Amino acid sequence: MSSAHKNKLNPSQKEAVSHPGGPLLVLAGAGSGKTRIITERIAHLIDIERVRPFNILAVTFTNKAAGEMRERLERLIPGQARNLWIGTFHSICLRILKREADMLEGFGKDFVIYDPGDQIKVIKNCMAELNLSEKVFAPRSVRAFIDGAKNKGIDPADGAAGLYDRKVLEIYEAYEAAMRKSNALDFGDLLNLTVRLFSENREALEKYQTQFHHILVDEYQDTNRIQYMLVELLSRKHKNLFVVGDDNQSIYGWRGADIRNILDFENDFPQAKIIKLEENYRSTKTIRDAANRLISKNTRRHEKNLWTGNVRGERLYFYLARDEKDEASGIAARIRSLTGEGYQRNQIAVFYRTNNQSRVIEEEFLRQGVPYKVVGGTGFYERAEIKDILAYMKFIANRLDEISLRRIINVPPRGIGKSTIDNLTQISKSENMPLFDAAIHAVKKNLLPPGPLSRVRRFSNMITGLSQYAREHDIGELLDHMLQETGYLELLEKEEERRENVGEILNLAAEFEKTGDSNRLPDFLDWISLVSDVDTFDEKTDRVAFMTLHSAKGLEFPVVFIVGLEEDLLPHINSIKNGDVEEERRLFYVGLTRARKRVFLSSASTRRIFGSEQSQMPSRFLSDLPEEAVEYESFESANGGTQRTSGTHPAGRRRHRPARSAATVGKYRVGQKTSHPKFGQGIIKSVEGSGDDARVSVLFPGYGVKKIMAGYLSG
DNA sequence: CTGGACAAGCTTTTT
DNA sequence: GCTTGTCCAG
Repeated sequence: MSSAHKNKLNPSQKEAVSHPGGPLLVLAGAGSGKTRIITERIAHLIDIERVRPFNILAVTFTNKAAGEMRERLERLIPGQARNLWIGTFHSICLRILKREADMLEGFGKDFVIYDPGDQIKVIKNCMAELNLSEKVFAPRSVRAFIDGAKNKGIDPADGAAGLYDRKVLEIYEAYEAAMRKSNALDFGDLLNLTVRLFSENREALEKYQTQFHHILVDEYQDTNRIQYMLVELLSRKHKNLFVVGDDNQSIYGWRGADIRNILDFENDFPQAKIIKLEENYRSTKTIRDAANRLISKNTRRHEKNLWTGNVRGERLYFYLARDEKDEASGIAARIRSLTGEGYQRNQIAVFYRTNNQSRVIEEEFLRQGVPYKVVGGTGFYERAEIKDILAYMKFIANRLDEISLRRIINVPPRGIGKSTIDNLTQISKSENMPLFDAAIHAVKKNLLPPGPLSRVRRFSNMITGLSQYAREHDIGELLDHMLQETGYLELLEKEEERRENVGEILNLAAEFEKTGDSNRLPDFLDWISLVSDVDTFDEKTDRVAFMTLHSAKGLEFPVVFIVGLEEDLLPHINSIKNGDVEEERRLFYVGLTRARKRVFLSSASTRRIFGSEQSQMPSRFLSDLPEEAVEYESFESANGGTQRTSGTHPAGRRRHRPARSAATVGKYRVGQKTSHPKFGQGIIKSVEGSGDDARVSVLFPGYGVKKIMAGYLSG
């Protein structure tokens, strides 16, 4: 069985899959079958080496990848995949922490997980307490500081120097104390507390070291310091660490991903072996060439030479749009013609740098009636009603959760306003008890005016009742009951859209129950805190997928659109300022290499940013692509230099008149590529005059439009 | 205590 | 341009 499908592997892949043991780094180029290698490796370990599934730990980057891996394994080695430990670093740490909760100092086993929004609220509360202005210490940057420290696994006091730092440190300490009081962990805590547990508790470490005979890590290029520490600790005993990654696809530097993890693997793990996978099975030659050329402009990287036996395929297409609306309608029109050619919509994806770019494109798709689905972003889990409902559930599960309590205590409005809450906060402080206990205490001892008192009593009785109910019923029943009891359903009466979102959460509950592992509230909460939108993304429904370039990692599509190829957007202005342009280039590389057959690029000449129109320069990355691999067109050339009226787009119009016949003057054709000794390669936007006296307007990526005498141009 | 009106600040990227 | 937070009248 196993040997039968191993035949389909190439020699390097085979070597990796049947690696005898010890540390192994598989340097796998884009589309070289990375995830497949891990799956086959696990199947090999179980089937041939007779390793028990329970003794294997596999770490993936998303829960979706984990689920898919489990499914594939279920097919390769039926009945054995269940006991494998597969998941993201976060979900695996959570699982360990829940099991070992007794050993956790300062937290109870029913702890909840706070998302970044909750974190910000905690920080704001702490700062108010410390009398620190949000002007001087932006809560967002404080959060970034806290996260950064946790990702690096360092004591935040280590880096502190000036007064500012000392104040931020004070906030940090207050934050940590508040989190303990609320019995809540943030994402960083999941990793840090696990590592701390292992460093401080020999027995616990021993237990997991013994259990995990084999540890496999996917997307190793995006692991950070704390994740490295975890893997290093756990693999010390058996030393069977199998990691797969591609330094060219490292795009999470801002989250503490440390490229040294992959570059220094051989030093960190003695006797480590390295295997390179350089055959790309995914893309056409043209796409692979373009991606190779692009990434070769980066300096810090392992040398790899990605090749493919696939066909050459069509050229990449670049469209210079007038503005972001023109860009959006160009995409929609193009997709309509692609579906006309026989492509399914779910074979197509649109990638962008920042989430807000999706809005304009969505509007245009709605107008043109092209079905789409936005994956990730400020999506489902950010919506107020979803947060409200989750806050109810979290609070029912953990009555120390102050952030959730504050969120729900007056939603829907039940007459418990600011002054009552202030009163309760006061009592909680003076009596040194959690906020909810203070509420119960206040009711018992008549510490509030009669009106508020009876309203607080009703609220606390309701919560007590719901907690009781939660213990005796499953998630679906609890949700129904809760919506009824809290009056939330009534609140939604008039609002169609919000009701639909609430309906969605019922679906999620059903999906969770389908996993069959549990129907308990705490398990549901754990699950939902760690599933992201990408995880529930279903590629089978016939809709175009919209997502950020970051979310696109690990996916592939026959047709890929990458939009907003502009200076300050891709590369993003902040990265340019920080000198991180190479990571931005890798991001573009990740986008390109998702594509199997076709790539469509675009940028807008002007774009609305913060409400005002800004002139945009085409991205410098455009000139990193091989000239012959790209077909260029601009909104001007597409319309013969005349004013465009709505509805005339290169894509929509193409079948009547191909782009080749765009306005031509002498040897210079609008839309054609040319180059200049100082500005490099550019695209011709318009031409005046003819012969060597012609004055040509050329758009140079990174420089903008320049008027040049024809004699200075070449190509 | 509630809800509406207005101002301010905002956009990288995510487990 | 949009969303979030703040202020004030009812």
